[in-house]
Amino acid sequence: MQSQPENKSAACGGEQGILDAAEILFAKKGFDAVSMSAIARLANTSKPNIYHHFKNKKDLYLAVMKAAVRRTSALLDALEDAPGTFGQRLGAFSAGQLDNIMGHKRSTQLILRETLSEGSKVGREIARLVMGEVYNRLVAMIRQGQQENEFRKDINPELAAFIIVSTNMFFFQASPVMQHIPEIGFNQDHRSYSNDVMDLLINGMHLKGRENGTS
Amino acid sequence: MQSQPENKSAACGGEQGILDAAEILFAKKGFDAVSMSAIARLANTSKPNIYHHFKNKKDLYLAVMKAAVRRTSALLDALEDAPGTFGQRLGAFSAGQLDNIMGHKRSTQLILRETLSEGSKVGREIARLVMGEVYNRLVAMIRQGQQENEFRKDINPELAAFIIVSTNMFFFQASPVMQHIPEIGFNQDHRSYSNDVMDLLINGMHLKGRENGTS
DNA sequence: GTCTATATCGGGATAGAC
DNA sequence: GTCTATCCCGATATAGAC
Repeated sequence: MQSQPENKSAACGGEQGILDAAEILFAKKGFDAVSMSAIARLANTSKPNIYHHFKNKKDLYLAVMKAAVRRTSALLDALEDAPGTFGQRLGAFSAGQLDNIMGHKRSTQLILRETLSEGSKVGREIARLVMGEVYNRLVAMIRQGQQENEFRKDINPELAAFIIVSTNMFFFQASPVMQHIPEIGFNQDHRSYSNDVMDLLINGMHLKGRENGTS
Repeated sequence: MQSQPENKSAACGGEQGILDAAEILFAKKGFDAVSMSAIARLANTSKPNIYHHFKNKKDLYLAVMKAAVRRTSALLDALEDAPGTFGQRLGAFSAGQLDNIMGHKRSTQLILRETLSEGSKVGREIARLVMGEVYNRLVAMIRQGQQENEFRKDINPELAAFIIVSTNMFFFQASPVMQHIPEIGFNQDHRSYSNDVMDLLINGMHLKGRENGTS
């Protein structure tokens, strides 16, 4: 309840209230650091009642994860291909994804944590499906841009896609910290950030008309 | 011991053995998920002996953190400014930093986790000094490149620096996972990665001679 | 300095009343 | 379906012998 006011329904009874409370806590602290007692307290119910609805702690965690993946997948489906150049379409897709991320921080935190984690197996696999889908759509878009002679053919589409994912995900991870550092020097609004990043990736840092200096 | 064989000295007695064992476990699992018993077991000593050397668990964690920060700071100092264009110098610095990161995963994991964490205060502050130093050196280098007319003046140096940090840090976070996905489509060797990222950032994805498509 | 033994607390999970 | 009360275990931390 003392987190982001995304979803106030944690205090209502029933399975959904338990799921909401569990998502809040798991997202904030991770699996190990959350106790069933804490979940029960936040959900305004008792521990045995949680065990009535879910086999054990891991089962509850998995249910929370699956709901988060469902939500995130639905958001991805709604990201229609924009019109315009491939640079503009890429920018729109990346911005839309970052917008989804920043608007559903708890789901994102859960999925990102699980994707990067090495332990367990089942939660990890379903989490990586979502991340993989974002990645694959970016790769496909960049490949198309190369075939249509908009992008350089000597860049690796998968590398470029990975860079875009990196900038979005690291921005998400760092944003709670950066909020407390106002003198950060670039616009911390995620929509401006997305635009500025994509401009830099598309056009490069180099002044035009100069030669490649790294090769 | 079953982690990366960076440092085999965990099993020797004394304070250093305890610190080594603690670093291995804290880096892998985080503060909450590590028990003093586990540290004692890995360090081939007993729990009370750890409490003889360190006031409590948090004190031990802080000692481990400080050692990691010291090590990482020393590595940063050794990253002399390279010669060449600013693009080359930026690439060399970023590659050197990624090389440090990938060569000292445990320290990096600790510092990154603490930097991004919102809890506690003291460990967070000292961790952010290291991250801030990397960031500030990148910003300074990019500003210089702008003044010498090598880089575009309409890019934000702090944003560009943040992108470089993002790509390095997210590569580090994702690399354990990506190792198990050989079909990833770009060179997962971190030196190649660093080169390829910097080329893309400097020169952009766009074919030369075309106009800015995002503005 | 390093151990054995123990105190105390909070974790996950269950029995059984209602 | 939801509670009170409880079990068992492993956690941090300490006492006191050597």
